[in-house]
Amino acid sequence: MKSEPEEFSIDDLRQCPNQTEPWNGVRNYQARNLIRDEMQKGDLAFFYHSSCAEPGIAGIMTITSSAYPDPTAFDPKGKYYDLKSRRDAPTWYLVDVKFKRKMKCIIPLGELKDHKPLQRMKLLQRGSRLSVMPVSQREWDYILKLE
DNA sequence: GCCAACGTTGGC
DNA sequence: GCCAACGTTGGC
Repeated sequence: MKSEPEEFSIDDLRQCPNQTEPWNGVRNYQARNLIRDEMQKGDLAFFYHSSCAEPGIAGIMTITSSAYPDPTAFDPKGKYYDLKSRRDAPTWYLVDVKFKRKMKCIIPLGELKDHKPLQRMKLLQRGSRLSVMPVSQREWDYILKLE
């Protein structure tokens, strides 16, 4: 799951109450589908820092809820407002995430690209811009060994 | 700041 | 349903 650290970083998540935060603001249908249909309470996710000096995997978090409607879509004054999402027919969903740990060091995007077993990761596909992407068990385990 | 790639919008 | 125009993302 991607976030721009200047907006919201792994350290910001660690400092949240109960180290938990709703992962709101996802406004892409593919990402929405992954959140709504694929994520389960108890799953783990990498926290990826994007659009920054050192893009890469910064830490690990736990999904602590199943998907529920993103309330920020209902707030006309908020930057994530979307009038087509209605309370009786929500368009956008989110999950709650909880800080688990930081990586010992950020695992840079450039390093991930160097490893053949990772070359099929969604993150590394050309033009891939999704803010939420699947990671296979095999990729997950391999990345943990890069620390 | 540049630009490639992708998503969304809207006229037809 | 097509597709051009425009907006956004994100690495570099």
